[in-house]
Amino acid sequence: MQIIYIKVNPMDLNKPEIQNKRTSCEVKPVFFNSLNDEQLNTVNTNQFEVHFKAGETIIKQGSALTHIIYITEGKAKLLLEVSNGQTILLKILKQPDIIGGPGFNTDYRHYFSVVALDDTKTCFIDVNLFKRLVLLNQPFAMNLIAFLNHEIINLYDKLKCLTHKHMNGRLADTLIYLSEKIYQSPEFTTMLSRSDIANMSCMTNESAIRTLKDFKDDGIIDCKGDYFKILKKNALLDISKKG
Amino acid sequence: MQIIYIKVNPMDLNKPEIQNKRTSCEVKPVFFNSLNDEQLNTVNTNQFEVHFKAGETIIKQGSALTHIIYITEGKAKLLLEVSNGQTILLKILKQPDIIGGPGFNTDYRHYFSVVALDDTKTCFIDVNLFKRLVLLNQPFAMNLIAFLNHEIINLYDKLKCLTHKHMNGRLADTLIYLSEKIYQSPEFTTMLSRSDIANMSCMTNESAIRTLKDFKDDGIIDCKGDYFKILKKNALLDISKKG
DNA sequence: AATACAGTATGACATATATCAACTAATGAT
DNA sequence: ATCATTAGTTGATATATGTCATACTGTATT
Repeated sequence: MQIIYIKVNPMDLNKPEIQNKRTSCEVKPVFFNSLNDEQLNTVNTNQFEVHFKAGETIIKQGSALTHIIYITEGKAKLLLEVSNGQTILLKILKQPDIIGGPGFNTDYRHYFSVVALDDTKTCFIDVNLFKRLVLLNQPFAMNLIAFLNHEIINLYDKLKCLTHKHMNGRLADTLIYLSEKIYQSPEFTTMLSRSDIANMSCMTNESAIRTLKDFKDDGIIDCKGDYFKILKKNALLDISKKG
Repeated sequence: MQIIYIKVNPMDLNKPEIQNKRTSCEVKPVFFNSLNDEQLNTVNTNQFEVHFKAGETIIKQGSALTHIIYITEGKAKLLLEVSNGQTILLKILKQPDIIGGPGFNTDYRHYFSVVALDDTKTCFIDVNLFKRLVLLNQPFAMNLIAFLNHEIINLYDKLKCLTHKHMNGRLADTLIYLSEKIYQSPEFTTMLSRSDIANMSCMTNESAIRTLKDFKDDGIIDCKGDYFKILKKNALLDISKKG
């Protein structure tokens, strides 16, 4: 399969004329913009596309990190599997997220699992090629360093939220995250189950359902099945702040 | 002050002949081994040493990240300050730890505070110089990437521990960490207060004291004031596993 | 020596959250 | 269409942990 890469400004990503031009398996511009044409070409000729159905495992925690995976379509959930069988849903991945993981340049193992929520199209890039690019291209390495630091900042926030907020605050954060970062709308239909939402907010299934009901009763949100609508965002932000 | 840098294999760091030769403000070998002599020289002529007394703030969360700080003597605690006034004690820093922080190459702000526990000697390296070295020297950049990935792995572990373990398990983890990683002995005297230990284990003061007493009553540890001794390490490991 | 004070310890109590059990709604299979 | 199975819901109860009040150290200060 021949992949055509188009250099685009990240700001232009959502413009329809760009959207229409993009092939399904183009590599992430923000990350790969720093590559020269030759390097880009190497990436594009060596990558391969893999499709996953909803529910299929894209990455299994503990397995070998052999490829950097780039999501071109669909959504997936990133899971930390805790030894007692429980899981933490750390974030939702979608185009143009890149999945590397902290195994890169350390022990080359995966430290999380990734499971497709939708039918998801991905693009596999050999990790050795990726490493060569990091060594060859300094701006590319700098992008990676900035990316990793953002990851760390997010983990700090997650730590603060999950350890020092009560259920209301944690669930409020989850709803705000889904609305702002993932669905970019106050209203959305999600393929996340109640227990996914519970795992994101570090609480039990039952607690998540109960708290959602409380929010609904207070007129803060509306939800039924997989449909969610945030009615009073300020109230949610307030709950998030108070903890 | 003229700094003399000695290239050493990280494995040799604890050998007495190396220890004796080292100046107080030598940069971290593991990190800086990848620099050539000219680059090392630039670092050594541009750095400056700062001493902190116990209790003094080395880094304040929210302030500008202008220097990478390298600890040459003493110990410090790294704190995440939560909005409600509480803090999470994330880890203890000691020679030869390097403190950068996720602000590097992002928004150049500090995302944590660092407070000296002992009288602590540090060495400040201009962050722009550090950035230039990352751009100039690929192996150095690779070291940094590996370092950041290790940070992420540790944060994953911390997240799992703090969200899915009960107090016993969390405190057991803290004691094991202090004994293995910081004091490298089953017996140690610490300058950490009970509330520091509580903040490390994400619980209240009173809960930490109570749980320590439980461990003491069960003959798992001995402790009095700032003295701690792990009597049954296997029992602690067991408690940590069970959560 | 007497006082003040911060850190430590302990008990009683409140409450957030998990657990368990039962039930309903939705979905897919025969 | 009926059954089986899973996801969602609700209520009762148990429990872990925080909160508050109080007392006890040990150390520093006058």
